[in-house]
Amino acid sequence: MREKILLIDGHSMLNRGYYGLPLLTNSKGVHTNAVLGFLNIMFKVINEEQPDYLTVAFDEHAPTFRHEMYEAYKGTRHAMPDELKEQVPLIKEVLSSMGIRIISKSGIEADDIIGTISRIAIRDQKDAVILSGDRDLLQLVNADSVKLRLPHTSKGVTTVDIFYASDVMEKYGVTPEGIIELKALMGDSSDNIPGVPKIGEKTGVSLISQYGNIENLKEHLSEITRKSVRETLEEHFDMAELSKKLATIDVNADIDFDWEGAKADNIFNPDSYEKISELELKSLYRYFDANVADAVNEAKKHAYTEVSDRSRAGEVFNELARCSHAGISYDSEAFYAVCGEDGSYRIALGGEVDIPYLKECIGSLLTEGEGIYYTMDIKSSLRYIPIGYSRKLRDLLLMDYLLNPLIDDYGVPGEAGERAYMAFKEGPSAYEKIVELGMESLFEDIEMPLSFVLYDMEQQGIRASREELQAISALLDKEIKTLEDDIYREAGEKFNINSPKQLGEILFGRMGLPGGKKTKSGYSTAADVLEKLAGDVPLVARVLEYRSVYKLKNTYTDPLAEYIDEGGRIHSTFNQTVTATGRLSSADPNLQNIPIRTERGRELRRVFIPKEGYTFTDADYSQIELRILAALSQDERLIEAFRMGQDIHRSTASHVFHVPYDEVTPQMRRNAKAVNFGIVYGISSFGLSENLSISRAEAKDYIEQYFLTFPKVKQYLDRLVESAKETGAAVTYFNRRRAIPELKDQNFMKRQFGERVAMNMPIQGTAADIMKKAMVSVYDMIRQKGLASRLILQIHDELLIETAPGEEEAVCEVLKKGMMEACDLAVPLEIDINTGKDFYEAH
DNA sequence: TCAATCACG
DNA sequence: ACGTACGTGATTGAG
Repeated sequence: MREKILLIDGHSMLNRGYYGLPLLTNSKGVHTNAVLGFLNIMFKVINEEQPDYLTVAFDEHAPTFRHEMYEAYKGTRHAMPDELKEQVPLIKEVLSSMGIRIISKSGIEADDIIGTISRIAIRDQKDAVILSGDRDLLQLVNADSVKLRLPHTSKGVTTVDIFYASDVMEKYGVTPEGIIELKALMGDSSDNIPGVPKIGEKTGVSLISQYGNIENLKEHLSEITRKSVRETLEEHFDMAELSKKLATIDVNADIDFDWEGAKADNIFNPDSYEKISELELKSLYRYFDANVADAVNEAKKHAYTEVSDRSRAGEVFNELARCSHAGISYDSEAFYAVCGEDGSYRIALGGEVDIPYLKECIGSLLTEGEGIYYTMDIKSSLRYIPIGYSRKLRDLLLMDYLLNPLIDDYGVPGEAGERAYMAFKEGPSAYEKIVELGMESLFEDIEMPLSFVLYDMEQQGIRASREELQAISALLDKEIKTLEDDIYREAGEKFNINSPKQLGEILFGRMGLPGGKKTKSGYSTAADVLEKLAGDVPLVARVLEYRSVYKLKNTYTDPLAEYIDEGGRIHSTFNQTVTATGRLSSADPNLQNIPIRTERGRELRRVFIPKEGYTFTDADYSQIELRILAALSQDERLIEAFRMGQDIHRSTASHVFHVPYDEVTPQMRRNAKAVNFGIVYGISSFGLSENLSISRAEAKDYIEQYFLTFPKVKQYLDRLVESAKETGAAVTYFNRRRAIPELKDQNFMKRQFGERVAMNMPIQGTAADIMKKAMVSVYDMIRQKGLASRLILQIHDELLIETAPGEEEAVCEVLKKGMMEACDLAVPLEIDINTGKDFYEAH
């Protein structure tokens, strides 16, 4: 069996991948489509050919001799799109990690490198397989030892065609060498070869098969019978000669090549697996066998020294205290792991070492240690080892989130050893990036201490009355049954009211109500559609009521009762690394979406009560997002309205509709309110018109009036979009950032979305930053004053405190100070404060 | 697992 | 000619 080399035309394959696949982006906003396309075909061909050697040739960016000749001729150069250019170094990294030889040399084109190596292969009696999307390379193939693999896609299926000399003859009617002559005459626009005008494939092939090459053709020009062809050739023969030079691949280029270096027998190795997983090219994992994946996961685990005796554990912490940085972590399997420069240890708990001792060790490490201690998801660890906040702690999860809030899964492993090692290994570089991006203060003064605040809030929980919940549930249950009966009777049949499909079929299909289609899978039965019919059709009104009651029972009353612990309290989880804008989220259960907008739903809030003798104090920011808009845009009119303490929607209506402030009608105020919302969401006339059920023209008019009234707001929003396009990210007042890859998408809709995000994120995100800062200071003040009251809930612009008897005044002061002074802006940050004996009364 | 729906800011 | 308001989480039916 002869040995075989696979020669890949790097840029050609990268190009093919780029234009063949949609512009994919991974979670970090990196474009990967070209890399993926390249690797997919490469793996496919490797699989089929089983080569012993592998080399990839790239063009250098510097213009080559042949390019210069052409550019001198035409003065053009087609630019590579940025999204493709970015992927050139990526594929090179991946190939290197696979141990694949990459050759590129300035002044020599990839074609020449491939041509030269193919001739070396012939000389050394080895087979050569060339992989390229460029037909120009057909000139290199021969009868049996050099072939070209040319990918082509039809009907979504990619096949990689095989060309030996006979295949070239069959398909193009000339020999491989004839390809050069053919291109000299007919040119090749994709390769920037001009050719002779008016000579196409037909004429070219017949001339070359008759005369063999253009030199011979030149000798016999006079013999050509067709007058037009003869005259064109006579006039433009210099073009043919130039084109031949351009089309001829140099097979004697001066390159460094040796067979040993071209060996690629370990492509699917741990390094390359890691590279592929960094790029998140999950579809390629299947090429790596389970052993490689295991080896990688194994490599991530550090060699740990097991420790179980108390004195040794103490020594470990002493050693750690002298490290410049270390990773520390605890898991529920009762292992504490530390990972420092001089060694890593797994401390088993339960024997001589117990939690109080460990807590003591960590406590002294944080007070006396000389280093920085990295954790991975500290909030989760606090429930086992409730240490206090220290500036020497840095949490990798929080840093990763700040560096890219769009990631769904930050890959927090479960075992202490993995977490400690990850924190140790990646913590310092993550922190460097945080500093580079100016997020040092956001991280250290807000997110880090906030983690401890959130942990405390989760521990506190909120008291809820199981009896009340059950009583409400029983009432709702009766109502649901009654409504069900009514609906079945009015519909004339039984069906699943909760199935939009069945419901739509009955309302819009069988009963023929106007509404039409809206969703992919059929009729839309969303509330705004049904509301338009509810006045005329009692059945529809019933359905809407059924839905709201059903939701109340099955999403709120019943599940909430299940969450009540032995102490009568519900403990939500406050996620700190979920949202794209920097807000918190609440889950298991979500306490940030307890009903309030309808009276019936709002009644549910009465089940949330403070502990005996305590009261609730609730404070919410008044119009914080519009205040931020006023301050950041520096719009004098908007700032003035807030400084004068005006009702902002009324004020907006007054300006936009040109009526005195006191003569604004409720309708006008409503419309202005919708406009204000629209501004914050990233205005579009369509969205506003949908929301207000008005024509797009009217909506457009409102928006224009708004921007005439508040010109600085318009300028500010334009600036936000412009800067996001430049930097690829939106940024808040506190430097929190969110990448917006959509801004570069080919899809118009996605780009529009990107622009709205560019306008909304800095506003919503700044509000989130301010609230987080307020929470940290409220929490600190409560502790500092030694109050027994506790922060227990955050609902984006609202804080709820369970206030101890006698501390009402103090809590009010703390809330006012903490929230209003969280940020010094051109407009005051006002809050509304209420107290009550339950959550209903307090808000 | 995804789409539709609806609760909140 | 396209088809949208920004950010979440929970439940449900259906594939």
